[in-house]
Amino acid sequence: MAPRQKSDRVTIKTVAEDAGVSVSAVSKVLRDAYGVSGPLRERVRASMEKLGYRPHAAARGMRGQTYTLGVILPDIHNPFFTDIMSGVNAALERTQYQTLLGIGQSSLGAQQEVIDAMIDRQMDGIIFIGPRMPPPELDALAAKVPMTIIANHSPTAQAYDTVNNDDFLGATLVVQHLVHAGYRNIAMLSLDLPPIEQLQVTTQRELGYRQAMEDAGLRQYIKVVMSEQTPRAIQAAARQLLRSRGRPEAIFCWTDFVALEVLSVAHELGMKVPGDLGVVGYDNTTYCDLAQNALTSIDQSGQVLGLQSARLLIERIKGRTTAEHFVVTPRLVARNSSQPVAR
Amino acid sequence: MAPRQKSDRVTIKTVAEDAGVSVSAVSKVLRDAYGVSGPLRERVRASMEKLGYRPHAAARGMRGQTYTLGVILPDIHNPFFTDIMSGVNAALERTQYQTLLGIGQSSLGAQQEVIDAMIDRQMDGIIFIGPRMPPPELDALAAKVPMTIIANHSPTAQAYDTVNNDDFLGATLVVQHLVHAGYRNIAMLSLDLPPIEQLQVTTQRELGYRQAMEDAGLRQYIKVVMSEQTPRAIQAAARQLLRSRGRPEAIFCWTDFVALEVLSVAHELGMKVPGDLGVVGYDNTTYCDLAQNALTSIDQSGQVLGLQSARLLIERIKGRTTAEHFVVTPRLVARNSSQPVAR
DNA sequence: CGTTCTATGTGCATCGTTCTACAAACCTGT
DNA sequence: ACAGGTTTGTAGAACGATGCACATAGAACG
Repeated sequence: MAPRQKSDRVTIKTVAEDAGVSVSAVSKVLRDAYGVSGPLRERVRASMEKLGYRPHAAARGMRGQTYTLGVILPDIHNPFFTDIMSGVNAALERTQYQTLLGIGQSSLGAQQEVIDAMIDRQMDGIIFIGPRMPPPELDALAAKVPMTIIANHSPTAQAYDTVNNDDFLGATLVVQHLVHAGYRNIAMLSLDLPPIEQLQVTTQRELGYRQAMEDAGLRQYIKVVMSEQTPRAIQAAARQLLRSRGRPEAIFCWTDFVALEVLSVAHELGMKVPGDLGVVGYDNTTYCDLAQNALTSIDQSGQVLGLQSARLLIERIKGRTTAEHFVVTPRLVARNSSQPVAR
Repeated sequence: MAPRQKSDRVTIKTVAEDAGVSVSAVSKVLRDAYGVSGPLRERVRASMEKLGYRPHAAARGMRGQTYTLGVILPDIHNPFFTDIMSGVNAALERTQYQTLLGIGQSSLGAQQEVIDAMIDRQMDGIIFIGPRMPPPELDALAAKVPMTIIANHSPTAQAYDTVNNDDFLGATLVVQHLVHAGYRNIAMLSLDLPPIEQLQVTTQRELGYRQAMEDAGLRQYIKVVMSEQTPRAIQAAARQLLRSRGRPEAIFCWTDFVALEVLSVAHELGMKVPGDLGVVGYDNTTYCDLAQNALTSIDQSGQVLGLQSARLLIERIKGRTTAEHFVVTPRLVARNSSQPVAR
């Protein structure tokens, strides 16, 4: 490697010499530790400012904290994660912490790699979004590093905190809204995954859907179609569903991304939305608002989820050992795609 | 912080003891350095495997490399970046390197923070996408850490490599395509930024647009409208443009994200696309393919851009000091939004 | 059988922090 | 004035790698 920045780096030692104090003293000031007088603190602060000192993260990682939080996303595709990130960053605004993202690329191997990479790099904590991992492994992971999980229901977990919206309720809202608008034959398009019962967000939404359908006396119309996450697979599933004999009047999609594909397929098949078909998504991402989509969706406030997860994580890093499980109440945002239809 | 992993960590020393060799020997094996015999290498490898050794990134950062590459994105919104990331990861597949993402959140302050954070964390190199930074600062940054830039034209820069598509050509293709389809009054919707002349991708696209319009004898129709990146601002600009007296027959948008908003506004105003208006985007993101958008766009192959940038960056880390500037030839993907219209 | 050379393996200083143990200085209250 | 306590500052040993400088053992040669 080309030689860079030899001895010109401003270290804690440089600052100490400049301020005329010991290295330990500077370290104390840096860490806001006990045992520094006001004047000394000021003198050190001034020197740091003057010299443009920046702490060396790797060196910190050797001993104490790195002040780095890892965020693991299942993929960057889903625009919902943008909201979460902005919440996380907002919570970290006036702290020393910085976030670094890792992308799980949906594949399980990549997910494990990202996790290992973050542990190797001594992240102080991890915010894990939509983990695809059985609870024992999550516990094992939480034993190694403080962790908060978003979008995974495990209300009894003690080793880590969780932040969720009430997916069961959200799905209920969708069904009630559609029923109220006059739809009866309502199908659900969900995610095809090796199911880790009850924990997955999609499972909760499915349960909510089923329950609400039953409560509305629509048991005979219950239909859940599973599909992989790829556009091609989603389109195929939607096409099959819309061409089938008992064609649904409305489709509830587990996430907006899927709903957009359904709109596309409906469009291709010459179906009007609404009119020939009602569509509802989940997450209320920015694309819902576009007039060509006008997609009714459930807002679970990614901002709040992100903010809370960062808050909980820092609490845990600071020493809390009991678990907290934060739940946001979702809310339906009605748009054109689920307008009432005369039948 | 709660006490975790005390002495149970497997370090290079543990491996050395297990294999019955010196610490230095293990280090040599790790680094593939000169001066290790085959048998010793095997013995050490076996021990590492057996003990599940993982190198401590922070410790490495103190002396040598961290094997971590930073990728800086201007925002996560733009789905185009997904493609870039998958290219980057593909290039790093069988190497020791890992990527970590930082998000610039569009704001300049955040951008600087992310850069600092990455330097503090001793990233071996940085892939900087769409930097908002004048050349002298880029040079200064490149002096501190090996760097490759995507989406910023500075073909004479020596301190860093660049990877781009030919934005000038791409814009030309758009205009030629629209002209061929019968459009004459073609406006461009571009990004409002403190311009760093010529370097910005948008500037290049503007220049290409202007040149192509002139070449087509449409000088009198040249019109570039600038707007900020927020949905609200884009919508306002589009609305104003579409309501103006010399209303354009077609709009060329500097990126798909903007084009989707334009489609939305046209939709709201009751205009048909195509028919009343032609729209073309840039980047050929997944959303273009949805039937409700059917957006004609320029494909600049984010995959290739990502792959090349990772390749170049590693070359630079390994010692190359001359600059390379890689340019991809863009290609137009025609969809419904720019269909010929009888006039 | 020395001498020189090469290949292989080791010892240890080093990187920039943190933090424990300790020294020094300063208060108190008798 | 002195024991005891508190506050403020310092010395120096870690942390887990890297990589230079060196030791040692054979090999090759005259």
